[in-house]
Amino acid sequence: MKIVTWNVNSLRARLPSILRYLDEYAPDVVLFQEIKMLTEMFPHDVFEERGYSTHAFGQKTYNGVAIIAKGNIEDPQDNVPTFEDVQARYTEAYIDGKVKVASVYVPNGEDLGTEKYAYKLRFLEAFESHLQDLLKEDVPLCIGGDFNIAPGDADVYDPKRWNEKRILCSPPEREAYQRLLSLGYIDALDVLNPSEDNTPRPEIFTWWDYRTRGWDRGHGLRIDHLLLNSQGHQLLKDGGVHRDIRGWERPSDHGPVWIKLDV
DNA sequence: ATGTCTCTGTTACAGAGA
Repeated sequence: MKIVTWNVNSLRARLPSILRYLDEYAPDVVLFQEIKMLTEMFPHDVFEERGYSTHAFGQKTYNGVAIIAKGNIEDPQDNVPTFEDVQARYTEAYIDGKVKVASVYVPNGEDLGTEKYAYKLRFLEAFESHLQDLLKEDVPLCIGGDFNIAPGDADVYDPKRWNEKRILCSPPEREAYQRLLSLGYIDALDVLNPSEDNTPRPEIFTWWDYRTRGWDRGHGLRIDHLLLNSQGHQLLKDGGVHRDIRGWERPSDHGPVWIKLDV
């Protein structure tokens, strides 16, 4: 089973790329973020025509997450429980009763010290509590999404520039990320590509800023992740980032991150 | 490195968010 997480930065704008991606890479499950559309606007039919079942949790203009799967999407649940949020940032579901997947779009946080930064940290706190609850289930878990956190120096093209004073890299964000892992999850791409002495790993960067022409300059960060519980870890066979999609026409600023599970 | 892309509200751009 190939599982992909992909922040598409508007599913409507990206639909031609998404359909091409499905045709060329044939993923079994795709976890989308930033669909940027109302739930009722999700184009279920174009995915169903290609053999996918669907679940969307959207809102107007911003955010929004969705799941498509070759198997049956069962018992979908939207929102992080106990976290009051008007923004559509989380959904989870079982796939054929065999695995549970989640699609999360962690708040960006704008800049340190802002209200959006405080909201990001509150979101992560509630998310951590939920990930702990999920571990009670005896099922392989795959939590994928745009975490808007570069976990360490190996995950940025220039650690001197992307330092503790910058959003995506600040100690409170990185500590929150490590707490998620400490619950009992692995960062699949990190495990598959261990960093030698913290040197940057451009082959698994996932995001290149439009504004600084980051793709053209090779200025990327790794902020999209796939977390696995121990049952999921035992099934992990392979994984990577489909970076070439970032070079397609009208690309998202994020590339798809994929893993293969022996399911 | 205040730059680029996408959205909305309104119908050629400004403002928000990333």
